[in-house]
Amino acid sequence: MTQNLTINSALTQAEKVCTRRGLSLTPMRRRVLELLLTAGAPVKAYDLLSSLKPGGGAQPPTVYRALDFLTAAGLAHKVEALNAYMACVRGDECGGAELYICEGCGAVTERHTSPVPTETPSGFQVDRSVIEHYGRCAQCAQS
Amino acid sequence: MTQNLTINSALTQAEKVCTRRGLSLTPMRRRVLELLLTAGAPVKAYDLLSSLKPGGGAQPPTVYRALDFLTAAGLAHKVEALNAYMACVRGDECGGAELYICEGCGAVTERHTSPVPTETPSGFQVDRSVIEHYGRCAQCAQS
DNA sequence: TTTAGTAATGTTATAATGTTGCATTCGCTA
DNA sequence: TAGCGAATGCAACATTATAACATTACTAAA
Ligand SMILES: [Zn+2]
Ligand SMILES: [Zn+2]
Ligand SMILES: [Zn+2]
Ligand SMILES: [Zn+2]
Repeated sequence: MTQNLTINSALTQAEKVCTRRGLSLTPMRRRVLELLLTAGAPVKAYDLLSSLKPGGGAQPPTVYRALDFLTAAGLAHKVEALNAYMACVRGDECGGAELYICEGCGAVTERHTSPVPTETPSGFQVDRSVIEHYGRCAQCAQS
Repeated sequence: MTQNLTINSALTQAEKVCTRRGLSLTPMRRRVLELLLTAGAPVKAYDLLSSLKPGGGAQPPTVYRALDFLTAAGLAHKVEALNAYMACVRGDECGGAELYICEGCGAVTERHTSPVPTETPSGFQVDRSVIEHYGRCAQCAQS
């Protein structure tokens, strides 16, 4: 229940973010975001697809388009080394994330980074950064 | 010629590294590494495959196995967000790389990072990190 | 020298991930 | 109401990666 509450509030927040920016969180996009929020962990595109099937057989482009929208809007992130997607813990103004991914239990901790990496090679201008740390969380490290 | 010299010396260095560690840089692995060094930029697995075809039709597992070996040995890196592979600029003891990838010209600058990221979330133990910065190099930024 | 064991590669097929191109729908506006 | 643009449906396809099993090559006992 607590979980549902946070998911609902995250969805409400996402609506607001989109409205403010002139984007539209359509039913399909909202549904995909809800699936990501419910999972609370990275999900593969084709797993999302399976979850969408029951209520109308969705095709790959459907889910990939929703994911493109969500990631572009900063509402979700792609975990590059896993080919998976997760809801952004922050509903708004996510300027770049640093992910700590536990290979024991699959839990992901997201930290928000300053968009400016310190000391770039001479003159390189960074648009976006992929920062993913793989290892073991405190609990899994004990085993 | 200068380029060939550096490639040859990199291959020689790679041999040494493998020998010292009890690994064997077989002809196939060496050939794939040579292709990566020659390209001097990230290369896709199936492009490597095409390059290998002429002298005997190689199949996907062949090149993926070689890439697995090279990346495990620290002689190459996978660029996760591009699904591509590149030779490590360092022939030895590469404890983790930070990549600056220009989306204008495709050039990649590799910086070697200290294996320990500062201030991890409580108790998280990092095994390996994926750090890729996308943007424009000094030259391409001017356009 | 045979025999067994291991690492590497070959071979075939298939799985997993992602995209293109075009048709359709829907809400808005001239 | 006719036209426009954004979003989705849909079919086919392209790309990336792996599974499973056979074969080879080299080594190390027996
Ligand atoms: Zn975020
Ligand atoms: Zn864990
Ligand atoms: Zn390196
Ligand atoms: Zn450039």
